[in-house]
Amino acid sequence: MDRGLLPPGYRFPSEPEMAAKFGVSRETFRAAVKKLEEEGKIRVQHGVGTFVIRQLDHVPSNLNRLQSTSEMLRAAGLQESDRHQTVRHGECTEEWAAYLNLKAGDPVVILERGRMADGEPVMTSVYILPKSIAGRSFDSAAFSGSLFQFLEHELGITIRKSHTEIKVPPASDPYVKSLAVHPDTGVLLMQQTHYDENNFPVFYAYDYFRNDVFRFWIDRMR
Amino acid sequence: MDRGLLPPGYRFPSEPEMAAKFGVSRETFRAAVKKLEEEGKIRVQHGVGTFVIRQLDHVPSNLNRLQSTSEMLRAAGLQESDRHQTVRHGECTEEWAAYLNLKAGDPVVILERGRMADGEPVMTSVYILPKSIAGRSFDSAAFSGSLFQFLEHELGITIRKSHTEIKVPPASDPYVKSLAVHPDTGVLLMQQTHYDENNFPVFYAYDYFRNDVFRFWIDRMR
DNA sequence: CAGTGGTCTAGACCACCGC
DNA sequence: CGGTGGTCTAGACCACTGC
Repeated sequence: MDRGLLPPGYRFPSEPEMAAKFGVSRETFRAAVKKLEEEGKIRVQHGVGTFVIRQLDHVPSNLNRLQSTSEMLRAAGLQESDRHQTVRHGECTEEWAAYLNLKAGDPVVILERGRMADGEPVMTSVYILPKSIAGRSFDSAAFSGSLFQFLEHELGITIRKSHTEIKVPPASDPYVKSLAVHPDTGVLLMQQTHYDENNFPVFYAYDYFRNDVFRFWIDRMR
Repeated sequence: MDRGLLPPGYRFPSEPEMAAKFGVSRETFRAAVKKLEEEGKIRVQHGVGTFVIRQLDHVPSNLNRLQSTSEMLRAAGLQESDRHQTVRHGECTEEWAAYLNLKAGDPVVILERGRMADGEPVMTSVYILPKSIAGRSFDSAAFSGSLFQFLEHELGITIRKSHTEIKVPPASDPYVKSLAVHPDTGVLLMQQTHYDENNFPVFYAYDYFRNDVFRFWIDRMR
């Protein structure tokens, strides 16, 4: 289908027929059919048949899959380079408490990172981690690269999911000001709660992206 | 699990055992397990077991599923009311041509709609439809309500998918100006190509949302 | 009514994990 | 090595569609 050998509109032989042709059981063949249907390559109609539909271009760097910001930078073709990085300790606000399953006032570690490309700032992240998770891991400044990878290798925590709110931050936001280096540079804000494999919140993040450098896509279905 | 009767960390009996308990075959039981796993309610570990994980709040109005703007308005608790609506005919631009599988200069129908709530504008949409699809359906001004429903009932076209780019539009954009009624109102732009069940592009849309009225969420997994 | 996909079964064997 | 989930099978019957 990708090579155009099976044109859009092509109708497959029936499932028992195809299963026999491949020498597998019908259930096994149907598992493959289901995958292709989920990928949006074929359309299956009960009582009618299975058809090839128009193949859409694949957009690899979209929002449907969770990526670390390091991975997003790489996908955008940018060299990863920190502009600055600060670590400080603070108290959990009401807002963070709601997302991180904490109480207001609980100790948190606040990590701030700016990234550059071609001598210009392109994004800024502020990470909020419960002190109970972060411990003293960030006290020695040996940390660099992906936070996802750091959590996985140093603390054995795997990030599996995120819940992301997409916003236009107010122009008065200082992070916006530091990124809006050109007059018409839009800045997009993602406020994200990140969860491990048990759905426990691990950290909350404010990610500011220059929209002239990063483009964001979603594929949506009804 | 939703009622908390099975707490996070609870381990299910083995699959053959559970299948027997429900009086179904193991494959059938596994189909149910797979659904719960996709919903993010349980975690299945090969060779280990199946466990209840922490239940997340369900956010009904998110970007993971495709909705018509009418549905989004309803989800935001707003009464649907058009501010204005105009239909005009035009020629396809290079940009639209790429998304709509047309050639530049092909005839298109351009539909513009503004929506109000509590006496204020809250969103604006500009829809681009190929004349070959729209025909003369929009000439008589009898059209109101959801464009999705209109296409389905009048033309027999079902919108199944969309490919959405999320942007911060420049402040100079006239649609932004008309929506930015308060000093710190952010405006989010979604540029969307909508496809039918055969993946054929049906229309292209510019949807401008006031971000103080609409909030946008995505759940993402690795 | 014939032909298609949708579902379910009982059983077998494999792959992985922890002890 | 024992117990878990992952995969596959051959066959049966049901549900939907179009003629």
